[in-house]
Amino acid sequence: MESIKRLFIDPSKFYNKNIEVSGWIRTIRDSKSFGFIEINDGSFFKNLQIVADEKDTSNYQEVLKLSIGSAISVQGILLETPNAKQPFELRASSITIEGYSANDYPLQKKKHSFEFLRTIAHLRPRTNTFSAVFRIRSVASYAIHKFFQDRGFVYVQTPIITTSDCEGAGQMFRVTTLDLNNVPKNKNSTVDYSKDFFGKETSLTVSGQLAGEAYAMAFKNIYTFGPTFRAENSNTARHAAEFWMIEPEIAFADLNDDMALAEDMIKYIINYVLENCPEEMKFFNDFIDNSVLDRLNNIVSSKFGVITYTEAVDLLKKESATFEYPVEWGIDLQTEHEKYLTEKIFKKPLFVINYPKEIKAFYMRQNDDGKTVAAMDLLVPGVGEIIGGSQREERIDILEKKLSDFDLKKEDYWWYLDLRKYGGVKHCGFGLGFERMIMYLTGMTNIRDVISFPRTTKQADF
RNA sequence: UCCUCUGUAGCUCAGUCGGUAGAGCGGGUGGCUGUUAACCACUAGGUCGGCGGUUCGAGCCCGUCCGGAGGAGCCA
Repeated sequence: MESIKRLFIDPSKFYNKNIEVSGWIRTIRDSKSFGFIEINDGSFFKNLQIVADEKDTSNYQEVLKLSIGSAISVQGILLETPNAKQPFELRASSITIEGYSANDYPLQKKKHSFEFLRTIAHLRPRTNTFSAVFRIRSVASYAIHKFFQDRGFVYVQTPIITTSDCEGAGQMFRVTTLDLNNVPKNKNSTVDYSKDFFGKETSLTVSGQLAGEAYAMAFKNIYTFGPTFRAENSNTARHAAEFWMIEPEIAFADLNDDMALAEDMIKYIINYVLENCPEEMKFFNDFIDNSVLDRLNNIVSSKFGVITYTEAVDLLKKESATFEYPVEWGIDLQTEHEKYLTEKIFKKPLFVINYPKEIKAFYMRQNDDGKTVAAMDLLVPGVGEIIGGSQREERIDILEKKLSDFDLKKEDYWWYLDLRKYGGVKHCGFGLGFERMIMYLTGMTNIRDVISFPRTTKQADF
């Protein structure tokens, strides 16, 4: 049994030889005594064309009637076809029907809207686009592991179930085994979580960062790569309730080291995908976004921009007429501002650093000016914020003050404070939204189309 | 959550001024000796998102609910 990928990688090895392949029918055309069947076995982006002839194939009449989606195994001889669209084809000597597909198979030999394909998420991986998206998703995952492992980073699996609101990054999904129709109550009619599975309130993680910091204080350089959950009622093309995030954490390092790591990582992933998925990338460039290859090639060869929040505000103020929302120091940049910076002014990935402390998380390291924190957001054209990171506050007295400024209880963060107490060093990290990276790589514009079975507001089918 | 758009055959869509439902693709049947989203002929296929209202009459107008998309906020 050969994979179609091996045929395409080195066809001369197989020419004029008898081979067997299996796959699913993508398209089938027939005439009276011969027909063409294209199959795809999932190993490669391209299809293999089978030629079936009444003379050679005993079950020809039955094979002809197969509809798209049916599975077959084919034995035959691989022939070069220098004058045809495809480089070679398999002349069948025998065809075994492995699985019939009913004639109401919803995928046709034409373009379907992504909206429709989302309603058949169990079948859409059989289309060209999703075949390419999910192969790139797989290759990019491997590239990320390889990038960090080659640099000696330790891969840490942080918990998915977490206690209370200690992670401070948005609405959380509650985890409970309590009977929601009969919730145990305390005397003051609040929920009695001591009766719950863990004996306290628990949620799904919104970030592995705090746990990651603990491991960075032991292994120096670590990364996490796992699922993340946000219960925000977001309804956009770039938000999902369940998504994957990569969160490196590096010790003895400052914000410049953090940005250098982020830039190296992004470029490594892009290079790896360009090298290992050329067919898929050509497809995206031809059919999804015809600037994607230029954009990616441009990025790997250029230095990312860096601008402070204060500089960005000054720059945007000069262009204030073009914006719906006014720019003012102290308020967060709007999406239109971020887009303007990365798409119009810099035209490449751009780090915005040193934000006002009031609009960023409590754990971010306070700068000497007393007004800003060592935070960085990486903005990229077309997708927006792809990375958010910071240097972490390692000075225990300042961190304790920040907790009280943010109305957070010291007791809830006792172990986090311990990390500063026992050999705490300067350290930093960031979170890369994996799906946003895939969107950036492929030119796909909706996060629902880069997740196998997406979970978003009001949507958890399949 | 807010704003805008949208919902007609399995899919992609058209449907004029309010007058009783259309095309292409897909499916079925037949034809065709080199196709590439093959081609040709015939054919079946509809609770026009749901409910209510206006009207002699509603796919079309009004109200409301539901679904989908885009934008905003939040963020990765």
